Amino acid sequence: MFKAIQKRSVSDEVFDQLRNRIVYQELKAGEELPSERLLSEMLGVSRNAVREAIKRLQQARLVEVKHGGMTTVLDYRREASADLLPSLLFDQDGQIQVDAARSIVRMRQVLSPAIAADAAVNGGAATADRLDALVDDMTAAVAPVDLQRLAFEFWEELVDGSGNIAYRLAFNSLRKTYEPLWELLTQMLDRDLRKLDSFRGLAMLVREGKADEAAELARDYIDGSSNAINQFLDLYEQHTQNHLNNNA
Amino acid sequence: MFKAIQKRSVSDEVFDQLRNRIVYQELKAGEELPSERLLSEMLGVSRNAVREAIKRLQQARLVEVKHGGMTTVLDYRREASADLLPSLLFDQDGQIQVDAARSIVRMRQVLSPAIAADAAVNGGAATADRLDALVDDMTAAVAPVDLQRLAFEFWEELVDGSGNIAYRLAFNSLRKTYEPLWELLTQMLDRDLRKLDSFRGLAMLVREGKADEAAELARDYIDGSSNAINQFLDLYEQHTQNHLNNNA
DNA sequence: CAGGTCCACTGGTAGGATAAGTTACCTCAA
DNA sequence: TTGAGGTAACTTATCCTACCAGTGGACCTG
Repeated sequence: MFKAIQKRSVSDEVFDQLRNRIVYQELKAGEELPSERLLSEMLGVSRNAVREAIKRLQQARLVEVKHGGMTTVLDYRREASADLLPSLLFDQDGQIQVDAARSIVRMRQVLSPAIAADAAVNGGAATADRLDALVDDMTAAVAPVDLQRLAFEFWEELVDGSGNIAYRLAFNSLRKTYEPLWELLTQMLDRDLRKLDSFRGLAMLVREGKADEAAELARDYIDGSSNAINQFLDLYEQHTQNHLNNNA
Repeated sequence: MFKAIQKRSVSDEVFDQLRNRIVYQELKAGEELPSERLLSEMLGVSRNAVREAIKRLQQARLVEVKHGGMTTVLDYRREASADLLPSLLFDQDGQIQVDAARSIVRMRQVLSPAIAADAAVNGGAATADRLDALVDDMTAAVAPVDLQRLAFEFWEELVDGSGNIAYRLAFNSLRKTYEPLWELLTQMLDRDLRKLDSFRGLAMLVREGKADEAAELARDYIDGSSNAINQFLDLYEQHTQNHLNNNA
């Protein structure tokens, strides 16, 4: 198959470089960025491109810009939003940062039962209909990747049904974080995604407005899939640890 | 007291205008922005300023820019991050959007017990020491606003103690959302903030590593303060509803 | 040595020129 | 008639230069 080639603009390149230097702690909180003129000279790009990159860093709350003064690096742990998670999930060598991954799994684990419960309260029959339709599709799906996609759409529908905009926006950031790991997740969750009874049951409980039972069922399902991911992360951690030892 | 005067640059102004038009649905998802040249002419600013504003909109995932094509508005419910919550919390007249506020209160309610539990597991004595020091300060505090600030720092410390970067980043967005409502929250939570036993108890349970009990105590506390906020929101909703009826 | 002035930086804004990509439409041959 | 290809008129992307505006330190000066 063909993949759409991604063209990276100059200002994107500058943004990525600076963001990486910040999240990899090569530029620490409180330190000053080189001046725009110096940066543009060092990188061989126009000052314009540098300014646009810095505007994005500012929007991501990674730097603080002061007219007339130097631009300083902020503490991303204190200032940045969940949008930064995709950048924190991998280190410079492309290895998964296990701590960050566990954090994300945990947050998903905590939010999911509440999402299901709130969807049961606020979703109504319309949400339940869409959920049932998705479960029908899941029943017919054969390829694991299709199942994974449909399961994700199921959760998206639950989030919408909860009517909670804060869940919705947090979920968006989590989705962006999952994307680079999509194939890997499909393998990890292969067994859990086949628990169609759970999905069907959730749709039913949403239809009946049974919040507590929906939360309970969601918890069961999510705890299972969280365990699957965490077991993978344990193995991954051992493997990379051994790899480091072998190289040392 | 003096307040730092906030100077808004031209590109900030352009960004605010465009972001507001998007969140207020004057520019709907799928619609096209005017071209950069047209925008800069309409707003009476340089194309540079417009481009910098659009770069920030792009970083916030409110628009999609395509080289050679028109820039289109994205569906912020599907794409944006929790960074957008402060903009969603107020409508064009500066009135609180009660649905958004309830969403935020709910998310805080769901996350807080888990934060406390994880802090109990991962925080250790160092976290407990800092928590106890904060409770000491709270005991000595007299002004409600100081109590509020210290209580917030207490939760920040719990989040740090949980060691969960996803909690941390989500919490950052929530903090940015609270900020414009700080004085109002101080009034609403006046009674709850005086429950120093809860704070002291949480510090103790973190020290002893008792996750379940910490979650339970956190839930008790957060449910109480959530009720207080929701009661205010109910009254606020009635009031604004009456106000609308009177004007009609 | 406090207070003010100046200067050498910093980021902010403007406008123009050109490159590169998209889109709609028009032309022309099969 | 239809479809392939080219063209024209847009769009965003990039760069350049010039100048405005704010900051902070050096350096006078009373």
